[in-house]
Amino acid sequence: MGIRFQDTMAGKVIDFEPLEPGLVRMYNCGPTVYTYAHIGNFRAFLLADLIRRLCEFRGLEVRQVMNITDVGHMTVDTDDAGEDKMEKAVRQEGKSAFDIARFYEAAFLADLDALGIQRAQVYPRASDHVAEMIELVAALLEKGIAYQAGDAILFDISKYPEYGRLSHKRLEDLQAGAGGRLTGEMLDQKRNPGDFRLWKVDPAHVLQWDSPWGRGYPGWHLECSVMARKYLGDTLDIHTGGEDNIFPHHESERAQIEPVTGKPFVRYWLHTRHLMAEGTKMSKSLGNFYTVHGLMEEGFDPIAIRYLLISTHYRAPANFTKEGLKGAWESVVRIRQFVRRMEEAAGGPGGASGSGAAPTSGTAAAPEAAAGGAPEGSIAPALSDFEQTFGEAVDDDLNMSKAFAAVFDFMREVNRLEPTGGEARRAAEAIRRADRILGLLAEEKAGEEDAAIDALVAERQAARKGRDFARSDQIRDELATRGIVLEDTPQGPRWYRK
RNA sequence: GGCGCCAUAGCCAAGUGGUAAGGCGACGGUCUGCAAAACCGUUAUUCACCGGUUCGAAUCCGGUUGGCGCCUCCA
Repeated sequence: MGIRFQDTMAGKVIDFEPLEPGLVRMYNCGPTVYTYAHIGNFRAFLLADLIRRLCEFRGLEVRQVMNITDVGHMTVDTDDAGEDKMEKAVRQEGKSAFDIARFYEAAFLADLDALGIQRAQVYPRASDHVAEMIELVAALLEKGIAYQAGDAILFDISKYPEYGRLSHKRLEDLQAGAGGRLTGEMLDQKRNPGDFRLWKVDPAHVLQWDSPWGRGYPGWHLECSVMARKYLGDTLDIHTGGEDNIFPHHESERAQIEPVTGKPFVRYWLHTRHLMAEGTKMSKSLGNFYTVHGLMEEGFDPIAIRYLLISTHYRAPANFTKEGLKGAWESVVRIRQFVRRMEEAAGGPGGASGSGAAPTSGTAAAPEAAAGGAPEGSIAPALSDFEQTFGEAVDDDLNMSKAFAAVFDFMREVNRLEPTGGEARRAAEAIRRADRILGLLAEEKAGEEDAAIDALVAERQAARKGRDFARSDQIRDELATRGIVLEDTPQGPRWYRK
């Protein structure tokens, strides 16, 4: 069948074919770096990651660009309406806009890594592309699509008949100012209520650049149009963002670039549904506003966040809870445990190529000759079932719930068969292949205290042999408090970090 | 005021006309010195509510309730 995505413009799931066979050009709306991104933001970035991983899983090369919005010009919602977010951050933190942007950009990249999100090739900063934005504005003015009004250059949406097609809005139906983000003066300047700013002359702004129209700052939508074109060309295959970006942001991106290139800007638009927390909208005042680093400080593993966020379909409203996060972690552990056990049963991780983590567990990997192994070929039916179901699920607009169900079904089947040797290796490799999309398995790093742990485990074995179970349980409990899980298997004790 | 989405077990969540996937949790069992892991079994006669269409509805239609998004610089 091949990959299918729900395209916002088409309003339905359609077959995905990149413009240039074998190469996917993808642009993702990235973070605004005036504060920490919250986990809802990362839902969108995880969608981008899943798309990237799926395309690569299917053998496509992906060129991926994600912007860093550091120009400001985002107003704060509700009470501070009208105040520029960067200005607010500057005022509150007493640092320069530049320092703040760089700080949160670094925090953002660290969060990406923590969540196992593969890095895009380029993270262009809006502030580095103001010259290109000015060029685009000049081109639009020249074509008569933009006009000057007071201290602003505005885009005239009446010159772009497609305006509204992406968001499926009829402009006549829109109520000017209903979003509460437009002031009366702004509306008065405009020929149409929907006209949006391309440049604002404001020499007092925290971030400002020279332009032919005066010192000021660029309109928000410009950066994506300009940077996408610069790094990926006139036509993108995929453009992603949160559902709130559909209108007006993405609608405007199309409007301002297509008349200049004369080509379709984006072939497939994908948007994530917003994430809720504890049953309602995330908000700082409700105390249900979560960040990756904040949850990590509470002791949660970021991969649990990844699991939780990707296991719900990206177009369905998802509800984040701490309880869900704990459950997500248990699921991750189950998958990791499976791979670890299979690789041990196989006599070590995937051969000389070293497909991944060497189990740190000390002691006795079972020799291949161990009794009770499933006969050669016995996992084959479960394996082909799994590859089939998993592949179909991810191809189908990233149906991750179904994909995970396939993973768990497969693991249960295989666990029942208790394979060893090559059979166990094939089972582990199947999950590792799936993990190229899931991104849940971790490289296990050998800890410095491994030798000490081995010594304690050996001491415990001795105690057990002498039927000193009090001492043996004491050692196990002690290890548990250090995050070490100890299991006694028929092949001897094994331990690992949880 | 306009446009749109969602509601499935204690929790998370698939399924969009053919008789309720999967995970977490809980309970019982096998295994174990005891555990852990793993496996087996139980945990929704029912899919927010009320009507309708149909041989058949969680799935389609109408209405109600609740939640969410956008309406022109919030993923």
